[in-house]
Amino acid sequence: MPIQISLDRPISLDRMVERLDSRRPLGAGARAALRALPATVRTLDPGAYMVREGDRPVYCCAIVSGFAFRQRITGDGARLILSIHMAGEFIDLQNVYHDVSDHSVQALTRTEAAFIPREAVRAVADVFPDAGIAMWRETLIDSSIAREWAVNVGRRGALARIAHLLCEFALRLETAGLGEECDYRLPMTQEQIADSCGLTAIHVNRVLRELGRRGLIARDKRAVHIVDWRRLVEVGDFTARYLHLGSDDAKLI
Amino acid sequence: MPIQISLDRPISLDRMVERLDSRRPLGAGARAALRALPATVRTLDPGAYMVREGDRPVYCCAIVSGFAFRQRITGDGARLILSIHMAGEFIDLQNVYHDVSDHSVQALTRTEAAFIPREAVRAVADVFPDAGIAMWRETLIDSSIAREWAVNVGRRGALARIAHLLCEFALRLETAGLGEECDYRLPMTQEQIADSCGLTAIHVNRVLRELGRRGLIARDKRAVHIVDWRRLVEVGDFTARYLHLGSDDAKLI
DNA sequence: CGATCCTTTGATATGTTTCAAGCTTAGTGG
DNA sequence: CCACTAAGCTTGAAACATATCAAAGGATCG
Repeated sequence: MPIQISLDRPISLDRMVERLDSRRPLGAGARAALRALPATVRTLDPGAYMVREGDRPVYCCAIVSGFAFRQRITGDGARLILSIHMAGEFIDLQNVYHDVSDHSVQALTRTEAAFIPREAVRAVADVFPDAGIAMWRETLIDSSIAREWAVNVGRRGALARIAHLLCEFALRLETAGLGEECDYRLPMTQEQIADSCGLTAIHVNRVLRELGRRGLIARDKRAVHIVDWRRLVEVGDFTARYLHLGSDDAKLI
Repeated sequence: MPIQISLDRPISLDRMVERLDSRRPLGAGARAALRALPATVRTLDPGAYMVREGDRPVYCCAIVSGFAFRQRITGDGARLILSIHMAGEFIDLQNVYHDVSDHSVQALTRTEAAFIPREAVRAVADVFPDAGIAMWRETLIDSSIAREWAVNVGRRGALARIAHLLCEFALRLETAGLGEECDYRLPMTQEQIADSCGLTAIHVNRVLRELGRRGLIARDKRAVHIVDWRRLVEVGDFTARYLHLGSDDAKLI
């Protein structure tokens, strides 16, 4: 019944389906149903909203290319960025079941996003338990990352917070096959890094410089080169466990 | 096939089943299967572990009475408490699908906990999609709370953080039918409050006093009386949306 | 009724923010 | 292709919130 619609160009959800399959092996029915989900692809400029806090969500989003971030704004206007998302990730599965979205998601870079009616996603989850469970696992990992970020922001110093962010981004990029672990472009302004770490942009600037001075990283504009991965991991108190990458959980301690 | 086992005394999972049903209406099959889950009830002293970070989880836990908390420890020994849980809540559903637990859960007070083999929970989720989805929703709300705590710790001042904690606890207690919104016992030491808010115990002490001085709360030992709910909500920048209590989401703005 | 854990208080230290301003880069229109 | 503009980055000095150190007073529980 669902027909694939595409505004800009035909799009395949293969990458997302593979990702779900890695969380929980999918049966043929589930795979087919997921592939057949009706997706509207839109190209978004940086800052464009995919979901807005307070919305009654109608669509569920997946990133085809580019980067996105979640955020919440406090009563007095401060922002916290809650996570970064990259190509191949569903960023919105929680809104399949929430009636009102409790945070916003915005494009970080120019981003192609697939908008899928949430009722269609719900239908797949209802009919194919394995698909539902794969999506569940995906949201569980999101949740684990959120907790790690809370720890980062709540109990680590500024240097560690930023080192941790750099490590997480490096590893996720590499795992997703989207870049080199030790040489990548961090698509964030220093202000966005600040809002991810509960700091100010000014302090982020000083800390980045300090990380450079200590020989842990080298930067050129937004390009990050990790010079000393071991020490960066140490300074950032980074462990990969919370990412639940599967494999051995112990790739790097 | 599952038989109910009980170490201390027979226990019913009714409260948990009702909670899941409120997330997603359960069919007769799902209800029966959930009720029939094999549960071992154990009474835990404060501080006793239900799950330990790094464990390969075998059981999934639900709280029958008392309180529990999640926590993570950083590399240099600092602790962040990630959430508080109360009677009727499953605290461990994420471990049904994670192979290694990424954080610990401990009893906060003397607590009766039901230990259910995770394979049994998994089986119910596999066979009864509505049960699986109800559990999924439960973990989604957990995740939403984790994000709110990250915001609390990352972008609010000490006064707001603690006020926010007091509001959340009040509202959840009341909603769960476990206490009065404006008059309850907060089962935490000041050090535990500190670790929930990313502060030191000493500063928590001063802030609690300040909240009293401003006429927002009154305390007697660990009993909390909320004198001015409106202003406490305002100071704590508290909105209930992230709790996804259903109803209207707007009970208090 | 002693011991331990928790709370309270004061003084000082520190990491991070705030304010202020100059500089660089990328984008835009003439 | 240049001039202009806006956004982002960098730097310094001062202010502030919270942490740390130190120690005493209460509560709770064998």
